[in-house]
Amino acid sequence: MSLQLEAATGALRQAILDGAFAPDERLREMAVAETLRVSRTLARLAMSALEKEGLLLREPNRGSRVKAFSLKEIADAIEVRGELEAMAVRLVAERGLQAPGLSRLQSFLAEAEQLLGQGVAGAEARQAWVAMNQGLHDSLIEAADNRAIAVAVRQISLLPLASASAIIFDLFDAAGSADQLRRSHDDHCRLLDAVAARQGSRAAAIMREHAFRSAENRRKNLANVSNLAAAEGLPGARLVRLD
Amino acid sequence: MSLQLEAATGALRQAILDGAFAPDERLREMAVAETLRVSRTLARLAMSALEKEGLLLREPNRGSRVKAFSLKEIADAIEVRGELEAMAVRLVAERGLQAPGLSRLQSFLAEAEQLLGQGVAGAEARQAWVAMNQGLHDSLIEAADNRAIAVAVRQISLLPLASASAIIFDLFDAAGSADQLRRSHDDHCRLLDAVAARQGSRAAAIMREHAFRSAENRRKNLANVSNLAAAEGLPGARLVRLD
DNA sequence: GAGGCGCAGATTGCATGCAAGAAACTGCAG
DNA sequence: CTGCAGTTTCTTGCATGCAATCTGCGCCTC
Repeated sequence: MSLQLEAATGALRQAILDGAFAPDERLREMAVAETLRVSRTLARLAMSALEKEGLLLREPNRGSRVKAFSLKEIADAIEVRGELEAMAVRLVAERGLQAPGLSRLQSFLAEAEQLLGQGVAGAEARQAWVAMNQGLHDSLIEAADNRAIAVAVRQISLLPLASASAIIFDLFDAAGSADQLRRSHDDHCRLLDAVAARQGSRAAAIMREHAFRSAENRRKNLANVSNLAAAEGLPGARLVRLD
Repeated sequence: MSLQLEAATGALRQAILDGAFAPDERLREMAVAETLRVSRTLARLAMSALEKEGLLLREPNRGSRVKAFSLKEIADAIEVRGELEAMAVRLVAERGLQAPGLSRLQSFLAEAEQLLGQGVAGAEARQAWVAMNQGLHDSLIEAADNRAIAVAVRQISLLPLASASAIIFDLFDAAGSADQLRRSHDDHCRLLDAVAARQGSRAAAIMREHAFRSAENRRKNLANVSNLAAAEGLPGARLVRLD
């Protein structure tokens, strides 16, 4: 993808996630081109890219529509990501990880503890937590050294609210979020413990449950949040169909 | 995708899998357009599609190259597909399957037994076996009713020699193939037995091992076959790098 | 003789134009 | 007033053309 195309695709993706187009809304090339201030060709190519990412549905000779996601689809996607990550940590644990790799992973735990100590209050701390979480998950995938897993996880993470960084969503429920974060951190600790001890099956089980809880939280928080706080600009929320 | 584009993409994919272009070979739009007898635009779009499928690598301003696949990548992809299928059968088993769905699956077993009885000799019987195998695997995925799994499996199955129908590859080793087929059939039987008994964990374990053996066979047969019989037109073999 | 520079050919990236197909409108008949 | 057919308008799908970029080669310099 060339630079211009990449920019256009990114802008369109952002616009869709931000809810600039309603779910099921038909998207005309011209309208997109004018919104993005690009030519019809670039708009067309960007739409084609987002179609392959799963954000748009294309009907031959009739252009594209914005895909609406059900709660089930989102929860399913998170569980599948969890299963893939479980496989990844199993592979890492079974193969064994040298000290440098392990300490790199553990540095994420240290940062998490620091953030927890400060209470994870405020938007900045939340962002830091999200980055920490994403970094840890990415590093585990990378350590697994399995391209098929990496590709599949990246694909799933393109869906709204299905990526590891979508925990931002769950951090707005201030009441439960402290508990959720501690619980999540505990999972991460035991995960790395299992990896270090080369307990592949245990590591996989922890990861699977980690994802399962994440899917549950996402589902629950979405059902609560999406009508009231979606307007606040939580990315992707407007694509969710609550039925 | 429009009709013409789909045709062009299919033709190019076939050409690549058939080895019309060598791995790492640079692919010029003009050359592709002339080969496919289409305009440069369609060639370009088809290349872009295959890039997203993973058959081509694109470098900005420098066009595309045919991707070369290592034995590890192929074996990894099969194992990941197996893990996803394991999750699928676990879900099916845990949720339980009504009689009609179950008997639909079992009809594949009946066909397999018929084919085994005839010895699975000849190209036609092999094709029938491949179709049976693919049908069974597809039906299990479908029964899981999980879009994320279906999408991920479809994506992986686009890679050469990673799909369920790539067992065609293993059927050319006449000596071992009878045993392999019986063993595979036995897996399928126990798989459906576990599903019927709602033994999710058992079903998943069987599927995982089924895939693991499949990955091993593929790896072994490829290492043997690809230099001698690749020329015979086994699709995708020419994309494999043996080092 | 080796290495850097610049120019010409080749190749990609993007814009515009045109034709085929779908949607919408109008007019008419029932 | 409603349903339907013909026509018009709009939208997409594809081809072609042009500009920007890259590649390879020859030349010059050191």
